[in-house]
Order: sequence, then structure tokens, then C-alpha cells
Amino acid sequence: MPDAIPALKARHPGKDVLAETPAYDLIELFFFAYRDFVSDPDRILGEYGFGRAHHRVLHFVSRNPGLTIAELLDILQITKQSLNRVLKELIEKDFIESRMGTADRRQRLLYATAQGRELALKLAKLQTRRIMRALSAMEPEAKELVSRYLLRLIDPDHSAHVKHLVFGSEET
Amino acid sequence: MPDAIPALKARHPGKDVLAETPAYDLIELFFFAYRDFVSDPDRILGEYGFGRAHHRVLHFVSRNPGLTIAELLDILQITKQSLNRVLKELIEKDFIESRMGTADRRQRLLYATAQGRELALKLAKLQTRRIMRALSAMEPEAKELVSRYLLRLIDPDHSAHVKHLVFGSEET
DNA sequence: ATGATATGTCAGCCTTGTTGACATATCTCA
DNA sequence: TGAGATATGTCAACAAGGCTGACATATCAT
Repeated sequence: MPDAIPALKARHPGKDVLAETPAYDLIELFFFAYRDFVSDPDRILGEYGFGRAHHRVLHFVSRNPGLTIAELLDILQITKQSLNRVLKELIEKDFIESRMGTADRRQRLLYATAQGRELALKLAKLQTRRIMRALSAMEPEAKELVSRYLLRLIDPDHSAHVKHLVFGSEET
Repeated sequence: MPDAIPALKARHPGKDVLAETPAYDLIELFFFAYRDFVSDPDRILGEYGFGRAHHRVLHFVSRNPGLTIAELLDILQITKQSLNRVLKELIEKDFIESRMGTADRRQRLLYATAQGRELALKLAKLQTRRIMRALSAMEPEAKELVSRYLLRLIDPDHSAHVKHLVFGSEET
């Protein structure tokens, strides 16, 4: 197998090598791991006529009851037209409920229905099973370290927002 | 904020809780991290009129010169029609070259051109920069641990194949 | 009352995945 | 040598889920 990296390999020892030698292992493992990670839900979503886009919406609404459209758009980073397409279906099939805002009646507050929470939980458990299988037989500090790594992988501009969304106002 | 997990929370102490309590933090962090991770290449690919599908093909061909169509299909897990659409463009724009197999002349052996290797390397470096930023100031064993975690996240059926593809026949 | 804001909707386009059907070249094996 | 398996290419149609642009409506804020 010829070398895919022409020069750059053994040229500078020290700092440059660390900065410039591609981390092919982590790049490729991240790709394969993410693909398998989302494949579990995919199978089940198909039974309901839903796709990944529905999953994301259902997940974040279920996790954050009373979420507004604007907040959801901010989380998903898609256009309102894209969101509306899947959200409409989730509402029609009674997995999500949209109530008018009380303080600001222009807003729509989104809530997962009992059926919606049930599906969201089912999918989250599936993914949790995979995560726990990976963590089992690893060092006890692995989970915390992986969590820290993933957070630092996120754009610094978003990381505070994500941190708040994921960890909320918890004690940990 | 109401509780998104109806029952199941404080019911059983012990093993069940570990198995059944969703790991929302890792699930969500994985989603946000992956999204930002692929966004770096996206910007550059746009300048060339390429998308993510082109990136994946170019990456694996560049990393594995002489790859056949069948092997590439096996890695990407898409249909040959999907692959052919993007592969044709990469060949037309001279980022990938297709040579007839020598042992088996039915096969096409794929090679990245100089231009193709250059782009692949540029994108890999971008992603590496993000990875290194995340790893900097983390424990030295972090990289190895994250790598092990990602590998274990992969379907057990694929993991041997992925391990071979990623780590090849190296010493580490 | 007016302009800004939150949301909804129509129409059309792109990328990237899918299936099914069929063509061609080449290899393998009886 | 001839038949069937294999590797690849290609056409056509479709679906999911992104996008843009334009415009409508209701409500809020000043």
C-alpha cells in the first residue's frame, strides 16, 4: 500500500508533526461510530414512517418541554421550512403537541405527547445500550473523559450553549 | 422544566438503573460534536462543487490507493448507483483516477491524483486541527481512550473490518 | 398606529440515498 | 470451449431532508 501522505511525515520532529500529521484513526473511527450510532433508531423510525429528522425534533422537544420554534431552530440549525415539514407530521400523528404561548401568544410551545415521550425514550434507550456496551469494561473515568472530549470538539462559539442545553442547571 | 423521563427514574436502584437510564449527555454531545466536525470540510468542498459524499470517497481512496469499487462500496455501505454518481464527478474533475485491474481486468483500481491527494490532505488537516484542539490540555491517555471508545461503539460485526481498515498492519 | 417579531406556507431546487432493470466485459470451472 | 458467475456501468424513477425566496398572518412593543 503506497503512502497516502506524500511529504510532511518525517520532516520536522517536534511541534509541527503534532499539528500537521492527520489523525486518520480518530477521523475514521468517528465516521464509522457515528454511522452505527444512528442506525439503531433508523430501523424503528421506519416502522412509524419517520426519519432521522423526526427523531431529532422529537428528541429535543421531549427533553425540553415547552420549547419554542425559534429555540428548536437554534438547536437544530436548519431552516424553518425544513423543520416545519417534519414537525407538521409529528403533530398530525400525535407525537408532538403545539400550544400557544401564554406570555407571548405569537410563540408556539412544543410538548411531546405520551406517545411521543414513549418513542423518544425507546430510541434513547437503544442508543444508551450501545454507549453502555462501549463503556463497559473501560476505565470508570472513561465516560467523563469522553464527555469532555466531545464537548471540546464542538465549536467554541456554540459550546456554552450546548453545555447549558445538555447539562442544564444540574449539580454535576 | 418538567421531567422528560416519566417513570423509571428512581424505581430500581442498582443494575437496572445503569441499563435503563438514558445517557442523554453522551447522546446529545455526540450529535453536536459530529455536526461541527463535518462542517469544517463542508465549507471547502463547496468551493469545488463537491459535497460530503465526494469527501468520503476521496478520503478513502486517498488513504487506500488501488482500492476497488467493491471494497469502496463495502466501506461506505451505499449502493453502486449512489457511489457512481459522485465517483464519476471526481474522475471527471481529475481528483481520482480509475485504472483497469492487472490481475483481474474486470476490476477498477482507484487512485487519488496529486490534486486529489492534496484536497484530501487539506480536509484531513482541518479535522485534525479540531481534534487536537479538543485533546490539548486533556490527559495524555485521552486519545487512546477515545479511540478505544469509538471502536467499541461500532457494531461488533464490523469492528474487525474497521479496525483493519483504520489501523491496517501497523505496530501500534 | 406602526414597525418588529414569531410563525406558517407555497413553490422550486439540490444532494444523496434508494430500487429495479439491464448491458458489458472478464473470469472460472466443468 | 462454453456456461455461468462476477465486477462494473448505466438508465430511470423515487424519497428524505437540506436549501432559497417570497409572502401571509398574528401579535407584541413603542
